[in-house]
Amino acid sequence: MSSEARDDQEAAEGPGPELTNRLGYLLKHAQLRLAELTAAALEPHGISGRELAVLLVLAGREPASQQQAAQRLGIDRTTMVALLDALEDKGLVARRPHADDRRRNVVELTAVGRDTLRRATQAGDEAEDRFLATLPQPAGRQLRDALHTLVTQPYR
Amino acid sequence: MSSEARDDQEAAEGPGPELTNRLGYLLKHAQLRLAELTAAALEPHGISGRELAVLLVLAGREPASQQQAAQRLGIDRTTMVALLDALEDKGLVARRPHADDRRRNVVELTAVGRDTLRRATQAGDEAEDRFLATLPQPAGRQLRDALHTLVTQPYR
DNA sequence: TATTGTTATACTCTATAACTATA
DNA sequence: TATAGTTATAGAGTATAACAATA
Repeated sequence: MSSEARDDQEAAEGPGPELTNRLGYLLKHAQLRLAELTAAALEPHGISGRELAVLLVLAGREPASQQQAAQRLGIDRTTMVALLDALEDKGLVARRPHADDRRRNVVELTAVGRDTLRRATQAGDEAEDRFLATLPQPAGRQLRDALHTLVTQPYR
Repeated sequence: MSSEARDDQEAAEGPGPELTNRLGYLLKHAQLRLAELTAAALEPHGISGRELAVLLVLAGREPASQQQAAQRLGIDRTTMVALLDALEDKGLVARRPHADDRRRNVVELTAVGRDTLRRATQAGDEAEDRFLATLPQPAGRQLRDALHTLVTQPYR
């Protein structure tokens, strides 16, 4: 390696303030970092962060259709199909026809699904805690509250 | 529409607390919302949020190579190629061979590029302000600070 | 041999359009 | 006609592998 190359190593570090002061950059990379931590924490339980979200929605209030579950998650119904296929293959959810409208599928958690949900939720919570661990005391709570306000607002 | 359908409309609203209390969901959807606002604000200037980020990196400290610029952005050098192709087609940047190492491209902003950067940065800032507008006074600043702390930490 | 820019390729996530069965 | 689930397809955004030029 020449001295040229050493100069490059020094100069090639990370992003400067022109990026790290922009909210869009911060949100994107905070999300990426937490997603990595969460994926690692969920891996022993055999599900992804997106699949955990699906299980959470199904457990919250039993949806009367796949489409309803998709709406609660903010994804398209066609995306929900593949997610449920994977969860059904893993034995975590089961589809059955709606009693009054046979076009619909009611989706339920299996016993294994409920157990996985419980363990995976705890693993995810621990990943969140580790992610926030370096923030001073009230800041983690404040971050969550601020994001909640921003996200749950009606569309502008 | 039957009363069945009306029931569905009521039940199909949004995500419940099982999702909106999870940090991963909040970060992802906050990022999505701001990205939408930013894209709309930048559209009159003919660039995307990612392209604005490239212009910001190029303007910050002139990179000695495309690869260096990519590292500052946290993307792959192969991704940078396509981004620069688009910006060069729009006449916002220019590539020229590095004086001492002809494998490299030095990438500069054109006069039009600098002008676009200035206007687009302001439009992006305004989008950020609108995004944060509904937060009480210190919360926007605190949000930015907390994210900055989380994102600029060395890898755990 | 190693590195830079480039191309080809593939993988993930997502949405749109069209099909089917039901309503 | 309209809706739910499904399939095929396509478009971002991203990365890996391999190549030519250069070091």
